[in-house]
Amino acid sequence: MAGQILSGLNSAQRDAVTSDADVVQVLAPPGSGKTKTLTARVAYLLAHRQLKPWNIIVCTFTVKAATEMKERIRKFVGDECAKQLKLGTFHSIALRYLKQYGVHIGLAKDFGVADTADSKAIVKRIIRQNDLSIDAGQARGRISTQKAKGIDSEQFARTCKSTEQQEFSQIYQDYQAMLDASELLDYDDLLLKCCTLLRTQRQCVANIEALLIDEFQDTNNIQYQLMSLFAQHRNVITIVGDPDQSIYGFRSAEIKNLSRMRESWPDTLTINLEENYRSSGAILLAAQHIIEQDEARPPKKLQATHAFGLRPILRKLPHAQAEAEWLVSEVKRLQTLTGNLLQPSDFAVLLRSAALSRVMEAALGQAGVPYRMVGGSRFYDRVEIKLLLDYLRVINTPTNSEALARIINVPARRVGETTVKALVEEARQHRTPLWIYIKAIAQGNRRSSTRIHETAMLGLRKFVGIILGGRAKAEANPSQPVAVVDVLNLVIKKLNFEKYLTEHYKEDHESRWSNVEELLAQATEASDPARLQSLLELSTLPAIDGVEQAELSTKDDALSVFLANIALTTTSLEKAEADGEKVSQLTISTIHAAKGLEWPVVFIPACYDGSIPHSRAEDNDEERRLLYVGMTRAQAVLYLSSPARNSQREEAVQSTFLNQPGVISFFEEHGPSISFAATKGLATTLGRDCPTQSELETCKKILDRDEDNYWPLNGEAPFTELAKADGIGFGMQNMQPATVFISTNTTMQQAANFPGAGLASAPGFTSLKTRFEEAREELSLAQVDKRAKSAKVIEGDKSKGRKRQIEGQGSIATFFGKPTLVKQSSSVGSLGSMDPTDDLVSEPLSKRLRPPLQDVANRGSERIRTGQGRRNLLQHKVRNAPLLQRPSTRVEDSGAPCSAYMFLSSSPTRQEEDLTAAEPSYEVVRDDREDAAQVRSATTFHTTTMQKIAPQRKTLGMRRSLQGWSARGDKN
DNA sequence: GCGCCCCGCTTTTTT
DNA sequence: AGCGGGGCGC
Repeated sequence: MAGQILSGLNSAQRDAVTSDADVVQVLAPPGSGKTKTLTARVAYLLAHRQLKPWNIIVCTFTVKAATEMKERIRKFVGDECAKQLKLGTFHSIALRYLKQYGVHIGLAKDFGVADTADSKAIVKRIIRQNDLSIDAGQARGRISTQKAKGIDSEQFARTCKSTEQQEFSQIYQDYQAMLDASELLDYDDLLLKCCTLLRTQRQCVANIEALLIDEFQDTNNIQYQLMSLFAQHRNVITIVGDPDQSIYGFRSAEIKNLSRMRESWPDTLTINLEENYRSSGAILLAAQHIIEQDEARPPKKLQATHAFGLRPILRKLPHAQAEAEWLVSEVKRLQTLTGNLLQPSDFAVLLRSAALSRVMEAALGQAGVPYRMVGGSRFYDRVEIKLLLDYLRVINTPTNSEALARIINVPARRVGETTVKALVEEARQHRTPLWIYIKAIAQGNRRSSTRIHETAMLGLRKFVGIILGGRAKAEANPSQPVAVVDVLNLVIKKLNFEKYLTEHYKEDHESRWSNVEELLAQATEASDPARLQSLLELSTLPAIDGVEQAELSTKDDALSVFLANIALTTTSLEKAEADGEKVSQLTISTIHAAKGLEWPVVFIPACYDGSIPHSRAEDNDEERRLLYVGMTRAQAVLYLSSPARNSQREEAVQSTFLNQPGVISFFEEHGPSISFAATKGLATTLGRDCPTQSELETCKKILDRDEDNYWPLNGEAPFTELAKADGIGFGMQNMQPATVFISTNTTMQQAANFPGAGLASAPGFTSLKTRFEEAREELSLAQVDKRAKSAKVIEGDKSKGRKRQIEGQGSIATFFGKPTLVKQSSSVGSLGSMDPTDDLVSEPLSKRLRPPLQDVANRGSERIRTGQGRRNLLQHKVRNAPLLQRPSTRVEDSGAPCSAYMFLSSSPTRQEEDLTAAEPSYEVVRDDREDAAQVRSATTFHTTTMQKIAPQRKTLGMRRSLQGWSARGDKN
């Protein structure tokens, strides 16, 4: 057994795992086998100290970490045993104790959990009511900070002096009063109340034999207290952590808890892990260099175990859009040139803030690279889901006035803002929960002091009826567990919810409805008694003499438990993968959410001042650590990049962390050349089989650019890009590139079936932006030629060489000479008419052309955050998309030489089967003169795309070669 | 007075 | 993608 547990551990890890010390600190830098050590320690404690799993608590910080930890422990000790451990986030473990024993400290039995939105709403209302000028978000943050320190509203009120503090104190007190009245605990309360519980009812944790904590550097004061309390009987504690990876200071994490712990338990054994098993030497060296800029930090050893490998890349790009395009091209280049040594799932894009993902998603969606977005908004935050959950919450706890106020007029019942406001205010004055008050009014037992319209009264009655109906359902059969689904179904029926969605969200009601279906599925699952049991793991919390457990049966608390857990659950990652498609997907994530994870190739875009370090960050050292955390996620290839202008077109300066003298020597200026040797190196670092040299040669032929040499290294725009900045003012800077298909009537060469074709977008697809750039280029050439001064002139110029060239290239010249982009009626985004020959300057294109970002971005991709209904959702979306409509405007034939017209449609084209294909959302319609403007069905189009496109690809190559770029298209 | 719709503005990180 | 404000219609 010991052999099994210890196999594959180095000596430091072994020491940590087998130590006889009761209190062990393992300081584990990135990639040093932190989780491995912790899981092995759990297994060791079980096997060698004969501890019982239900007497062990394992705490993590994020849901994801908990999931992963559980998975790894399961592999070690088996399913049965792993299940019995008390393993979860601090918050979820606290919730379990509170649900079980909370009544002993005066908590309501079915208290709810206030999520961020609830807290925010409460604070906002208090501020409005008291006519204060404090920012709601800030006030909420301050409340949270105080709570994290363990200071409650009364304590704070006693100590505060200045009027400003008193003002805040008032908000804090009102806020707390509001939570109490609504029987809600916010996130911080979960921890605070649990501390109170364990302090007053010590027996609750009398059984706890060992406590293990992951990512200890992220604990805040209250979590530290909680740790002490969990372990108060035996004081057996193992923690792992790394001060360099402390990135939750904003949540009041205190690095000094590490030293505090050594003071509290003087016998603490500290073990340093120093070998990194994750990253190549070059990456590690660069990361070390960055983190060492922090001079206050104690020097630390970190030994690479891998070869030096490829140096990381620090790339400059002209703007955010270009950065995204470049990133995508590098993904494709690496994937193709390494002969599929790398899958999309081997790539990660790590961002300082989730909002930065938009540009990335657009570019990836564009290129048909499947991706998933981790973090960002959660499934349960979607409006339609929140709405239903609010109904459930009110049915479960009608005193929850917050939720009540939100749903009272949704769907609209003619109970308007003014009426609601009045009711809320009156209820407040009467010191009555809103629910009691409106129920009395609706039932005619009370008169409102303000007049309520007849219609409003009707609506109110209807609403009260629904809630009462729901409650009746929930209590229908006292001997049976509440079927959460039944209640949910009732609400959906009473609200006529499907119809409501259809009417209210014309565009995407399908997807919203499928989210509802997803929620129903989850409710069904939660209604299963066995499942419910495991949700709380009731069986593992011991009945203890002297502490009477709350009569927590599965009977009447199913709903309450379901709701409380939802508040603590981000969308379940494991589930998404379990039911999942085996489509390999690139990961987009915030750096925070990426902690603890690793990928062969990591991109960290937007490395500019204001993003990282973030403009609103208070602690630059923490921002630096954040960059360090991001960098150390990479195993073999690491790209950092910064645009000269951010997505708002503001000037952006490369991050100070990267601007320091000396930093540059750790980086390359552009993506690596992928030689056979380089590929072999990657394969070794990743422990994978390397493709043969001849395979790689074949792959190389596929790309028309096998080096990262399109964008100039100095961060300026390439010639084609510069053209647009010369005063013509295309205004495309903000434009998301749209894929445009150019069809010609030439036949094709091979294209589609090279390895990796699935990932690489169909060759020849080029961005609309590029199209325009090339159009611009054409224009400037024409000007130099003195052949033409404007589009019109070119159009009229049918002379010789020029003409031939035009014919050879077909669409561009045609496009330019006789641009015929015709507006389609749109179901997704608005798409303005776009005719480059008419007034180019009058209105920025970004205004006129807005591609259906969402749709393009989602194609072939899923976002984890959309929950498990995604697949259906996509299918719905595509299947029910309106068919491409005929252009409302006929193409006018000016008589210019042309071989193709382009049509843009912002509607997703209908396609029945192939969801993964990167099919166009824009379509070109060929014009064979006889049959102009014939709209081809998308399905047909799709199958012919490849053939139609290939020659165009060659054309592109030629065009580029004009400027001296290598162009594979020319060589064949 | 009330409700609905459109537009423009802003967006750190997590439980 | 949400929120507040303004405009408009009932």
